[in-house]
Amino acid sequence: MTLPNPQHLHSFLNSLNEAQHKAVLHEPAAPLQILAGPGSGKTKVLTSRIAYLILHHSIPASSICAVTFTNKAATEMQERLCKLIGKQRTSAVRMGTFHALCALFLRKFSKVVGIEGNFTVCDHDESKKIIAGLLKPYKDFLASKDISLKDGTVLSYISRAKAKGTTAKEFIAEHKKANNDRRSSDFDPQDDIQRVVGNIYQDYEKALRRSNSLDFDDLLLFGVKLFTEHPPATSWCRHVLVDEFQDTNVTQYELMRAIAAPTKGCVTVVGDPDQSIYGWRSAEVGNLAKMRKDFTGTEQIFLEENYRSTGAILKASLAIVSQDKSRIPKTLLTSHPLGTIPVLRSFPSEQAEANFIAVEIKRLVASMGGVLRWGDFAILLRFSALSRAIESALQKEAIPSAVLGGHKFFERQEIKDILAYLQLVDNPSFVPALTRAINIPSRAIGEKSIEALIARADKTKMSPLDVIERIYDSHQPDIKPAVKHKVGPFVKTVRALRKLATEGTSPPDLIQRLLALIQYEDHLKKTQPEWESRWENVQELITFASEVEHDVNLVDVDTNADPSSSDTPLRLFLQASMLSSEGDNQSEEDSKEKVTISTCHAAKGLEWPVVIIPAVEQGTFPFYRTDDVQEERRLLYVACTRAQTLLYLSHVSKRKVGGETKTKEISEFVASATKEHSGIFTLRTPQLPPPARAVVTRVLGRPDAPEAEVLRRVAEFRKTTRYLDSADDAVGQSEVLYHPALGMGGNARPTATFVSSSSMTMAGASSSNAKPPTRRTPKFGSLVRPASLHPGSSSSSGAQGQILAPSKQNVETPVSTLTVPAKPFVAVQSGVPPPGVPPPVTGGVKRRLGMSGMGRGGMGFPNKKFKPPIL
DNA sequence: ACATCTACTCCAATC
DNA sequence: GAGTAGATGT
Repeated sequence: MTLPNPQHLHSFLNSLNEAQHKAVLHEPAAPLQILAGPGSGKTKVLTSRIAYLILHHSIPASSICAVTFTNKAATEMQERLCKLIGKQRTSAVRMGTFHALCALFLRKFSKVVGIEGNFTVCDHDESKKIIAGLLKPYKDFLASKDISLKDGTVLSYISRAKAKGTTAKEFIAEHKKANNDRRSSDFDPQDDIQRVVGNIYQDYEKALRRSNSLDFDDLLLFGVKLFTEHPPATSWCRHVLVDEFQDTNVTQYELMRAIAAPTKGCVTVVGDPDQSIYGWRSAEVGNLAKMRKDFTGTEQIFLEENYRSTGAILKASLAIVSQDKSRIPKTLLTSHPLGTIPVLRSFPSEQAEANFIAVEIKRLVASMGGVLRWGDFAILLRFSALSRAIESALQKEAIPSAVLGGHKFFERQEIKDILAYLQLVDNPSFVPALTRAINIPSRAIGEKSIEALIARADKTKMSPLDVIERIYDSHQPDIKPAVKHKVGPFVKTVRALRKLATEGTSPPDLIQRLLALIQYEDHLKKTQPEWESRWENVQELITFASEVEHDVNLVDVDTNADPSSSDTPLRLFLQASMLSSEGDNQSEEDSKEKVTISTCHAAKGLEWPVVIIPAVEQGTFPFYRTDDVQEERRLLYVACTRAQTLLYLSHVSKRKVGGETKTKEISEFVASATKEHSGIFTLRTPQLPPPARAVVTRVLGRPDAPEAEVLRRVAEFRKTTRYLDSADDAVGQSEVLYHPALGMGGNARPTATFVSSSSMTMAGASSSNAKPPTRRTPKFGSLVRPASLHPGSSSSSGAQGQILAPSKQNVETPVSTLTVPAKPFVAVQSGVPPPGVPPPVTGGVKRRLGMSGMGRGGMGFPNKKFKPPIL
């Protein structure tokens, strides 16, 4: 291993741009906000700054605290830091999510805040179940007032209160006050709801404490309490760094302040207000301003140089986000070429849209000669339900795809079944685990019996598990629907596991024993149609358990705390399970072979060479029920800025929403952006002749494909994909073109539609070798983003947009060209040969992409005449 | 207590 | 067009 040395330090400092350099070298004691636009290298700056603090300022790694929101971000930071300062020092840095950090210290100092060290982390499902129980007594009352209040709704009210640091008492008091301030004569269903929620909040807290359990919000709240009230818990700290600061909620901000207290202002945060898309999850962008007030002398450094995307993509993205007039003006520079103008298209139906996407992906792969693979494409959606039409279109075209996100590994029932037993072994008070495990496998112990058990436990101040064990041992009378004999195998199982755990049996072995004891495989076979994959998941849990064990030995850090702290391997495994949101591990190789379908939210922080955003329509984007339109706009901005070289937006005129077909209009975000900055989008699908291909390969840092390969693939594509003119289009679909003059794309002109021969021949037949999309989470490696140059240019004069409809016997993609900046263009369908070569590519100059540079004329627009495209 | 049917809802999702 | 809470039946 190469040890970091001064030489090394200089070489990584040299690779930084000016702003990055300034941020890394910024005086440690002066509070710093790094406002980092998309693709501006914020992780690089963060890790470099940590390295610099350690290597140059000689701050011990173990007194640096780096906090992230996700495990993924934490892992990435760890990996990158490792390359700078080596494994040893990296592992000494206190790095992790807010929750993991709190959990770590709460285990050590549990008594200080009045909890037990073996507390269990309660996840949303379990919280919901607790709340469902507490909600029952109110059912009649709510029904009488005709109010429907679901457990999830109550939980989100409570969670929102906790995210702000509002206790149950305060919540109730606030509501009373608000109520008094109002004329009492109004009846407001909100009153009743607030009152019920207040009461449940109080009971919910009690239930958690009785279960010796903390929910996710509690981890932070108890963390704040610990760090503010108990100096030894923070005395180690000399610098705090927070990633994605715009996503912090009030409690997380307080947490940061508490941990940073002994540092006297040695705080570095990184964030981007433009990428704040989690307001609905209690994130407070206002924390940026708050920090500047609380930490006097906070300085701001802007990272505005983008290393990810082409100029044209950034221009369109900025045009969208800058429509928010209340936004802090910021810009983005790129050293990349202008590249291909983002495409904006309209379609008559979601099927037509989906069809276009599928065929266009195929066409791009072909015309890039294989430089782009399936894994280079992402389809980003406002919400996952929109994926239906797209998934089936991709399937028809035999394009493999994977949905990013989906159900999470640790939320699967087979995983929770196993964890419940182990949680019970570690923490006998944890009621949610008891109520689940007691009937796995089914032991015919019903709701009534469990209720009676819990009631008895409350009365006798014992844990429900104690009560069950005592009944089983005949130390206590049985309850009515005789439970004693039914509970036998359960008690025996728990006792056996408990014994094994105290003897130091490792978590993987514990799970193996448990599976045998309850014959879990048989249970799955009996109850689950998909028992095989569920059983695989159980095996994966065992693997995970063995990895945690491994990690722990490496990562264990000294915290100046009681060394006899009770972190057993089992406890560490359980905690890792609860605090990890990791999806299924899909191999990186695998994800390269699949088109990614994801929500825009889940795409944050990721990047793809080609990004396609369908359903950019009013009601969908912005979503009709949003309470912050600007946040929706930023979400679209985030989605657009994921694209490295090609970007597509599309909308339809009619879409089925919940069984009903609704007329749709183009999103106001795009309509207003195109009105103000014409030329940021084109109807013309990119033709990718050698110069355009060169831009793509340069931005991606990949070698270009040989021309022969391109020709071969294009010919292949033509063979398999047929293009039909709408005149003889049996399917009756036709494209609708976006019309900037109308603003809303309703200009339906019969033009062309894609129908691939494969989809025609395969419709109904099962000859497709496309597998149904997997609902599994692929892992994404970070992509390279080398710099290259040359902005394209051109302005357009009032020419007409044209559409190319290729000759019928030939395979062709329709090409439409939009060349009118401010004036309406006319989209014509014809048999005219395709115009269209991308804008000239010039090189070498760094280009400012602020909106200031984009006058009426609209730059970067293809000028009237084009050479025939490659395809 | 469990199986089956019906009616209703339907945004995003970190830890 | 699916997932599920709730009601009903066995």
